[in-house]
Amino acid sequence: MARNRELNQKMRDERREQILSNALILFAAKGLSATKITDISAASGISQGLIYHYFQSKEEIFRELISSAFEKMNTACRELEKLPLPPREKIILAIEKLLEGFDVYENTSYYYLLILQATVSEAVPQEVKDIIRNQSDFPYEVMERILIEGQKEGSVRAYDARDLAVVFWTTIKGLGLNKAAHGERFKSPDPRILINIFLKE
Amino acid sequence: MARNRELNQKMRDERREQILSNALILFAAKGLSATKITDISAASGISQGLIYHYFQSKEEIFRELISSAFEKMNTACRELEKLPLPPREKIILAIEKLLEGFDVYENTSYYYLLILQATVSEAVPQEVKDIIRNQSDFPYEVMERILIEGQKEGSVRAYDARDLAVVFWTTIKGLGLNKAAHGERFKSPDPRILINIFLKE
DNA sequence: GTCTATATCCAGATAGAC
DNA sequence: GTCTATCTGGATATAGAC
Repeated sequence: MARNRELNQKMRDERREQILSNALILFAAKGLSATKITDISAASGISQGLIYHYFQSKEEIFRELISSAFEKMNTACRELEKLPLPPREKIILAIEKLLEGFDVYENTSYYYLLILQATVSEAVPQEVKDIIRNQSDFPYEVMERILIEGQKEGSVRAYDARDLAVVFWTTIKGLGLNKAAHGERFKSPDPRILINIFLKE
Repeated sequence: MARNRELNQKMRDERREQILSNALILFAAKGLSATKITDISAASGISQGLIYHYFQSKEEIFRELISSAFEKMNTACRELEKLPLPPREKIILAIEKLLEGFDVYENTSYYYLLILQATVSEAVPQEVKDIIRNQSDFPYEVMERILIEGQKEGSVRAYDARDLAVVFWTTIKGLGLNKAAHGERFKSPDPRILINIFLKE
């Protein structure tokens, strides 16, 4: 009996994941309001009504995706900061991994697009805005700290660290968007171009 | 009689402009599909039905805004390229003017957001997609040509010029988005950070 | 030119059969 | 768990009065 309940729960979770992953691509491409429940159900190969056995509303699906996007990003930042490496190496590693991510994991660029849509759009539920407000500064803070450390170390250029952190993330986000928008045609730029923005030669 | 017709036409055009400028802000913030005709009419202080005396549909408003956004951007690029300046100076000028634009003209960042929404979204009419496909490469091409000239001149770093052009525009677009998303809190970074990406010291 | 009222459509969510 | 049928609300666009 308990076995059965566990198995059911597992199947339920898997189905939820499947719906979420289809919804991610749709939300990223069309935004929250232009994505219909029928789009999501069709992409998942199930009837429209069945969606509501797994989620309470379209907004709930959106909210879960946004939460997990920030969770992934902020976890990665936390781990980067804790690595036992000098700031200079952290910056190089971050840029290389982020650029690599665009090519290797297809979902990555969709997440960038999703977060962007949600950050920018006024047409998202309040709870989602709250998640964004609470979580979106963290990557900037981490990068600013690393850059300041790097300036003490002497490896990072002597511009305002906050400015450098802003340039760091806007460039990464911009590239993620480019990839999402142009798909096949997109080619990551030479990482040395980006590394050179922050590090002295 | 002709006087009257001219005057009427002028008033009509002015009203259209006023509707367009309100719609720009709404579309940029919420996207095409989440922006309701009533949002636009309310922002313009007129009844919902009256919108249809000036435009055939919500999509037509969107299309006009996209057209004029690309027109402005591509005209600016064409003029930049024609300036009687060495490549090095063109790059510095472009970065300074683009960053300045964020602070001086409020509308600029909304246009970036609008173009981004339209480029990325599958939920836009076919005609809009066609405009985007035909117009969106031009700024990249211009910048690539300027960068190549600069490499011949010896002032521009020796990375792949296409990569540099991509980094140029993704960084600018990213900053435009930041400004649009964070409004008040946004502060343009030191232009020298960006100039240094492209030019040798 | 401008408004109010309304026809029409479409999407989110629910109910109930299997 | 899954589907089909349906309720309900809201948004586009039109019609018609002023």
